Amino acid sequence: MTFVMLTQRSRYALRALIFLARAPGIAPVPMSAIAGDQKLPRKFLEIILTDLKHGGLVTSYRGKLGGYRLARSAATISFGEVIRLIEGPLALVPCVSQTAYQRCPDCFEESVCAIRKLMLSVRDKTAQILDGTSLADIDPVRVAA
Amino acid sequence: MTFVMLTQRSRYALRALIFLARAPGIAPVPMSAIAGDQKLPRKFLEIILTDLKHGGLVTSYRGKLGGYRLARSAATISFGEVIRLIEGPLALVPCVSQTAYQRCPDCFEESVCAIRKLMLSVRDKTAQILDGTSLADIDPVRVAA
DNA sequence: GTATTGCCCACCTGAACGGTAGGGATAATT
DNA sequence: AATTATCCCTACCGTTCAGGTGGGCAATAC
Repeated sequence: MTFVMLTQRSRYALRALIFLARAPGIAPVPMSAIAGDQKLPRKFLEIILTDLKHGGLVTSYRGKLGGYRLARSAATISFGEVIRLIEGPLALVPCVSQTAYQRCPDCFEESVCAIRKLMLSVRDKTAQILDGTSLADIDPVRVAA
Repeated sequence: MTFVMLTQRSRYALRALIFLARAPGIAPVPMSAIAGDQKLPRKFLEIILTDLKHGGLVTSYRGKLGGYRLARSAATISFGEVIRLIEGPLALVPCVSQTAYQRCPDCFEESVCAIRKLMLSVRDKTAQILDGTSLADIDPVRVAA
């Protein structure tokens, strides 16, 4: 009985990003500060932040006084973008993914596939919600995951 | 880069069930017929059908002329029920699952968690679509996955 | 030069997914 | 009673991935 769920990675990524979005001032926030406040495993967070950096969501600064900052304004970073970056496509089946379309290997005729039709509507609704909400849209209260 | 996607199990399960829903007459359909028509690996399908049986979606008949039939009318079997049975909860985070709620271990205060709020709306939309569509609701054409 | 930071590479454990193999129990047919 | 076609049960297996951990090198501020 597996769960169709977000990985810890994604949750940690979101929490880290939300924390960065809330950070006052312009100084980079050291990784250890993020890990400490959000109670994330430091070394694991390191991997995640690297992904976020490669994905263009955060910028890093090395050396003393180094750390991480959002690469763009919080309003331009949607939950959808984060999840897609860490997790992969939002689609439940490859044939309805916008970003990573792939035909099902044993599909007879995609245009009439009932499963596809349904999953397409699920994907659309999901994307609508996740892409329509940014890091700036959330309430200014303590956040967890 | 993993995909947030349905497993083959679920897709096979849906295809098998749709096939059973379309089967004419009342005679049980042998597993080999399902596997043959839908091109599913027979032994793997066996496992899946067992799950569906334990979940009360199909009934099995042993011996010669044995096979499988839907346990209830197609209209009462929703996609949501099938996916939940095979895959697990529809929720993207455990704390928004209706059927398998679980508090996030490191959550500060669930009621104000921004991630939770968002995932809750995703879950609701998804459930609305998947629970609102039954095996009887699909078009009478050749189906794949 | 020293302290603090990020960066990179290697490794580990447990669990899953997607199967496969082989035999035993049941029931209809002859 | 034998045959045949079906489901049922247990075991196994290879690959991948999630979720980490550990150690050391590189850069920067002071």
